[in-house]
Amino acid sequence: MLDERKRRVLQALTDDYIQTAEPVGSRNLARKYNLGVSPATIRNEMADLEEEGYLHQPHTSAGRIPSDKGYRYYVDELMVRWEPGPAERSAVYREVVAVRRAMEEMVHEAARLLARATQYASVVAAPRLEASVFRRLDLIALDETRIVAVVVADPGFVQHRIVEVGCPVSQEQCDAAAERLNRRLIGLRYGDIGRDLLAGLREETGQGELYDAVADLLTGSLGDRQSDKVYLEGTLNILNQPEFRDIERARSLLALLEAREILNQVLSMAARTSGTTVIIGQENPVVALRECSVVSAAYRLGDEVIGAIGVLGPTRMDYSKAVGMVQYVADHLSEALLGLVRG
Amino acid sequence: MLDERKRRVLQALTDDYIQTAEPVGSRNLARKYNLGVSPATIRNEMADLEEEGYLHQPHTSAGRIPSDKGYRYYVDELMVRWEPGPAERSAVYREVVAVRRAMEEMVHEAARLLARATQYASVVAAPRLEASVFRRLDLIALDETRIVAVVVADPGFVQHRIVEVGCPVSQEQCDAAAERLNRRLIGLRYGDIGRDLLAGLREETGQGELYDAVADLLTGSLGDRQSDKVYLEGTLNILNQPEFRDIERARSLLALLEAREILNQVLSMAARTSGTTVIIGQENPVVALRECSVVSAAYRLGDEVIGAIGVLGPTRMDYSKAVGMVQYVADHLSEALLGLVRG
DNA sequence: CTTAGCACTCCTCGCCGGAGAGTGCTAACT
DNA sequence: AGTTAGCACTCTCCGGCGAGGAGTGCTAAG
Repeated sequence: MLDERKRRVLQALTDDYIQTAEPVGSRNLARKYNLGVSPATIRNEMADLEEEGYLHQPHTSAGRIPSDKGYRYYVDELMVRWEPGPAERSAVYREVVAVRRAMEEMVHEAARLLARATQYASVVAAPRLEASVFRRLDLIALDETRIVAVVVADPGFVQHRIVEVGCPVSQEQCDAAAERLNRRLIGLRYGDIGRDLLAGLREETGQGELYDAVADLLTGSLGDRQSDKVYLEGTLNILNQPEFRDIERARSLLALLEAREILNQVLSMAARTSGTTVIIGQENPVVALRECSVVSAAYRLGDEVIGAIGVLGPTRMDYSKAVGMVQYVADHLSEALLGLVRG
Repeated sequence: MLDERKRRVLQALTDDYIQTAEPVGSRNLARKYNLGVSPATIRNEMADLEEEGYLHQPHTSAGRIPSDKGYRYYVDELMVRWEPGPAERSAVYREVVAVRRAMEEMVHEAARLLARATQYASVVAAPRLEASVFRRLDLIALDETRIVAVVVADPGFVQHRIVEVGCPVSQEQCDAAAERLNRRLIGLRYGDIGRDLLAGLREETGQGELYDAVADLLTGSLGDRQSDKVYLEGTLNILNQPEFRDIERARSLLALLEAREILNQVLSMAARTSGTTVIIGQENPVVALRECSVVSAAYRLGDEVIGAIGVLGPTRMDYSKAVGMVQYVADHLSEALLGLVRG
């Protein structure tokens, strides 16, 4: 579609704009990148590229900046993907792979690392549990009407909740109930523990109240409650971006990031795709994110996708580094999570 | 020290500045607050107040604004403390008192409420556990070398951690160890579980590795690890304050708030005082907070102070409302926590 | 002691013009 | 036919300037 020289011009211009955040002029381009032609020729090419929608000018007689379409072409066809160097590799190993604690903790660390490495904000959808294997349930009577339910699942996942039950329950009753539930549930994948199985268990015994509470915990932990959970790290990084020097923009974006459901929606797109997903500006379903781009990738437990991790920054983002880093972290996170299961 | 009219001028001026964020002139003051004297008289009073350090002018021929000393006098002597209305009272009840779940959750909710009600950022030191009563420990073998330790303490506190042990441990060994520890520890106040007691227990049995891990968990949860924990809510609110319209200031403050240890240091001052502590601008030990004020109060479990809760905003803060609200929330939080223990 | 009047200060804001960057067009060159 | 130098033109950015406005301090009168 674009001839070789146009491609080179678009690439150089995009690289330059990503770096400087200033509209790029023909003269500058000719000087910094040896394209082998004069500024005048570049001007002609740039005019063509603008005509075709890859570039636009903030105003006449300013340099040009890539449009969303230009970024898209850049990401798909032009950019040279950045590869993590020894520093990044060892950081990922040290801070994510070697953690070997709770699954959520590892994911959280991955987000932190990503934010630090890219200097954008990182967003992570917490791991879904369908693929996790139920390991054990403990019920601990806290006082007459409240019990603590502790659920342990296989790749380092522990969850506890205090539940209020209607009628007084003794520790013995708790133990008995937990015992019974454990017998039936241990070894099952979370995804296979349906409401009907739990309903059946409820019928078997008289402890209705208690079972209901536990059933809620079990299904709740893999239902919307859990999957809405989004970690955010490095939100302050976006204040360093010149496009958010205007406080109003910064505030509205930061406020948006507080609404986790929206982010989850964006991340869920990554979860449906293999490899790294790049959403550029206008492509974003969320209107308020139309000036941002999101680079994300799914992470897996074995073959199953259980979450997504990514970074969010201005459309003028270092896509090369973002894609490279996100991909690398997602891959190694997946690997590390699988390592947890295998012991 | 100040005669009645000076007091009234200072009060009116401070009230006005808190509301408008603009330097206050004599004419304005005379018009809005019926002080019964002319602008010229007020000018004279203001000149005196400036002389004595209660006010200062950003530049000649601007209005005046309170100095830190002025705010201090205002807080100590002049302001009429705001009282929560039905809306605030019911919100506190609904969102804090009625939660009755985990202690930390209630504290966290209190922080959120405080941020929303005051429109400043709220900071909370997580509850210390000295006064909590050890209830039960569970050890669950996750795989050969990792176990999950779950600790339950009395006013709704549950904590779990995955610990790596050097040698393989079976579930039976875990149960036995937990059993033994429980026998000795149940009913003890956290504060009374010392390293020496744990060391003694360690000697009694062979399971050294396991005990060490658990001992770490127990002491760690009340040591620095836990007490450094500070919740922050509503940090974005400060972007609404005109004093942080400058992005650089906003960023540096937000960055500072990420450093939790510093906040903890500030909050710990409140924990040593009864009632509400107000730290105004320069009084703050943390240099970067010299343009901010912190209003905070301790919250208790029974008689023991276990944490502090407060709000952070610009020195031009609505002290009246901040103090009123912080005090009210702290009191009711304390009450609610005690309610948890009593069942 | 209070207050009206007044001159003075200093900030804010809009306007203007020059400097600079970049473009598009035209005409000449290869 | 494609490339390039030259040039006029456009538009932003920025500093200077002056009017407008808010507020003060001083003085003198009530």
